[in-house]
Amino acid sequence: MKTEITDLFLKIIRDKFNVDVNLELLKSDPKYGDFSTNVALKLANVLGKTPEEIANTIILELEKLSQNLLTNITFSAPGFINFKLADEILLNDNYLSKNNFFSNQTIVIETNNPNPFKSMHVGHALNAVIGDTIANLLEFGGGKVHRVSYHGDIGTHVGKSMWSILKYLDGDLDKLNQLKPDDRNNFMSRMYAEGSKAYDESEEIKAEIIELTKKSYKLEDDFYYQVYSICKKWSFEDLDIILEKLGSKPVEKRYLESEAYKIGFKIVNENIGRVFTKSDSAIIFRGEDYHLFTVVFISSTGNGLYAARDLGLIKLKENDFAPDKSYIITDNGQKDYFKVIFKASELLNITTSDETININTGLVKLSTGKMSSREGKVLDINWLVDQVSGKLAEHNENFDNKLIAGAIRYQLLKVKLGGDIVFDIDQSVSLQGNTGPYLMYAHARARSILGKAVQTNSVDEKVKYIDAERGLALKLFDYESILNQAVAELKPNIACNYLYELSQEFNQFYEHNKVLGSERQSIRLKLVNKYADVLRHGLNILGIFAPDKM
RNA sequence: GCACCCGUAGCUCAGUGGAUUAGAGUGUCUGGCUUCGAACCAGAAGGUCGCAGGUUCGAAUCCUGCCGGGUGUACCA
Repeated sequence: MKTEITDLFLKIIRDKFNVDVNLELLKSDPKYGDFSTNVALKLANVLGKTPEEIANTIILELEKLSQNLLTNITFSAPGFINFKLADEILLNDNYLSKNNFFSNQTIVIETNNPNPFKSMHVGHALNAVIGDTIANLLEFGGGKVHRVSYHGDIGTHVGKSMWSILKYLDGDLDKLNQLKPDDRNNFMSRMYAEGSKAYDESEEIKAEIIELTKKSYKLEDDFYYQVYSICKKWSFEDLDIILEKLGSKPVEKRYLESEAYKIGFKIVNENIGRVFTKSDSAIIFRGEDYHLFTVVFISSTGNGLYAARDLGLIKLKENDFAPDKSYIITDNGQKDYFKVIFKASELLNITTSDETININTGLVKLSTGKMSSREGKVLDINWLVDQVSGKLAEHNENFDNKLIAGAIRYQLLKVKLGGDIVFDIDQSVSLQGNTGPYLMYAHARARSILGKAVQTNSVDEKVKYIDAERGLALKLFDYESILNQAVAELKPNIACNYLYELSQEFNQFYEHNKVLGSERQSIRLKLVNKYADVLRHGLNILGIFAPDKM
């Protein structure tokens, strides 16, 4: 509906002044009206007229053409046009209409990428939650979305873990089978930390780990292979469990670094002298030619490095889905690196220049200091889940697991995409204020009212909102344009902020205005119903369940 | 060195060209449950929007310089 109003303004401006402008309707201070626009100020220079002159011309036309849907159309200095919306619009608008920023596009997006042989920490969860939510936004925008994941099943981290695990087993595979399923995650994370520490402290062990790392590429040793396979399987089983707990949708396809390695290695070797060059017996891509930097794809020892694998992965996704857009979510530190990879991919004609997109997240930091998985100083996601569970249990013994997901997801999504997240433990498990549970609670309250309401007659068309109702109705009216913005910019926090403000608006209304048994019951029920639907819709896009009770 | 990001209330953050008086949460202080669900609501206190210029009718927001912090920059992933 907001789009229609904007279009009306633009039509008038085109007819009267014969120009096109960017026009936005801004929420204005209630004393001026519901919305305002500064378009007269913008046009003043272009047209060589005073803002007031222009505004008055527009206002005259608006009064003629808006069919009483816009009311209280006024001018205010230095050049704003203010207006209110007729209550009919607020009563009857459909706030849930889809947008189509990505319609008819095939999209591949990596929605998680934790490595096996290491435990999943909050940083991985941030990546996964953002990936999953962006995928939801892309779907809402009409895209044909394929969720995939990518995991490092080869390399030094595997060598480190395998060193500790093999030492622990001491040749006895049964020791693995004796571990309880619940202890596996903890075990794996301990093994990694141990191997990592030993790697740094002893040259001798470092050499052993390098050997074990090489074995992860070949998997020729039978005992090694058995241990490796079991632990890798455990890692992915744990990953599936935790991702489900976080409310993320499953991936369609899981890519492994071992596959990407082969194809990437091949592509690089086939294009030496064209896209890649040899330098000091390494094979590199000269990014400097494109205002980037040089990245080594194959080391001087002939090993296909991370860059070659990323390239291989892009090729694999291309073969499988032939996407129009391909999204990769990484932390900010990899921003420039991926520009190089994408450039190489483009020069190889694997992808087009506007196809690959790297969305950057910030880092998750502990308020007590930087996280480091090498030092074992990480916030394990399972630990965080336990903490949140404990906090929820203080309120209610029978809480739903989806509440945990809602609390954690919202915490990770509410800040600006790309900013670092400082994790204060107390704050991160808080259930009050601007949190997931606040929104979920506000939904449950609304549904509770609706559940108790007896069937009512439809609302009289001529009925008008009173101020208290109108505030909530006006906030609901914003939903469509907020969602448009969140999808267009792929920024979940825009939706978070809005839903929080909306729920605040509802809670205020709820505290001060009786719904059931009120003489205004029918119009208020309609309003509460709209509110609950919008909130549920918005929460679902964030991957958060909207409970009817909690 | 070069490139990119950041600096807003004690703390964690929204706001990135529009409204006399810059907003939330949290923390501190105060009030509200025999009343649709108090994981809530109402109120108080708390800010030279890092600093200095500039552009503009209008700047936390854009430009320039400076200060402070972070990240990246050839064989780790």
